[in-house]
Amino acid sequence: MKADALRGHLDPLILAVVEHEPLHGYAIMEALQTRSGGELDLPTGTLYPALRRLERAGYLQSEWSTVSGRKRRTYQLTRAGGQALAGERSEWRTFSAVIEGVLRPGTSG
Amino acid sequence: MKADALRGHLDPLILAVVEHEPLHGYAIMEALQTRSGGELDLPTGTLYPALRRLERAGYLQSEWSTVSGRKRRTYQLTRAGGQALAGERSEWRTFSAVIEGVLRPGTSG
DNA sequence: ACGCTACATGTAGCGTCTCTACTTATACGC
DNA sequence: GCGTATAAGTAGAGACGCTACATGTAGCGT
Repeated sequence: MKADALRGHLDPLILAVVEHEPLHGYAIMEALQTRSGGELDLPTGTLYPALRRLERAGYLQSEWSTVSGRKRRTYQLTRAGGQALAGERSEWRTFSAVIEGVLRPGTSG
Repeated sequence: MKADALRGHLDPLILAVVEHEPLHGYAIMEALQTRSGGELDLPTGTLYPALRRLERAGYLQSEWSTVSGRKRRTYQLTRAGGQALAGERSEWRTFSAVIEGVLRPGTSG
């Protein structure tokens, strides 16, 4: 999968994995990998800045903790983040319908 | 629909609309608008550079003509462009499956 | 003790691509 | 003449994912 394809679609993915339970960065990385069947392997230089961005936007809220000697920053979805996620899901449906409508062969249109 | 969402997905759309018949830039714009149900309204500053790029990549081939006093540059899909389109369609399926797999609610993964 | 892998977080700078805004030019109806 | 549709293009800005680099702990094998 091309790297650029993700552009503009990363945010909802991150919000979705922390929807049901707060997770720290590394765990988010693993969750995305698992849920995508191994397709998604985000470099740290992509994930961590994205998390900061989402927190600045008010969609995530973070808290430091130490687990077995390692520092973790755990991210939790805020109310605004939940609304954003809902909006993103809706936008995704529109977007994918548009792409599929155009990509589908057939001169009808 | 967010503007950035299109990033990295524009090429297959353009290739798809010229798949069955050569079209000039303006007609491609209209075709995309029609096929997307009005969702896609590409600014010329997006479309024309994209067409040049796709031609440089060898996926499109252009030819000038004059129709009722107006100059047109008509783009045609090349063999390489057809292969690229096939690849892009396949990548789209992968990509959309990934997004939907992650976006779909459910703590199972 | 030493090296390796997994865990864990982060920054700096690059490159690419879409967008906004602007430019040029013809045809046609009023 | 003026406005709108048709037709093609460039310049510059902004956003964001990527590569590469930097830092540090825990645990395992030898």
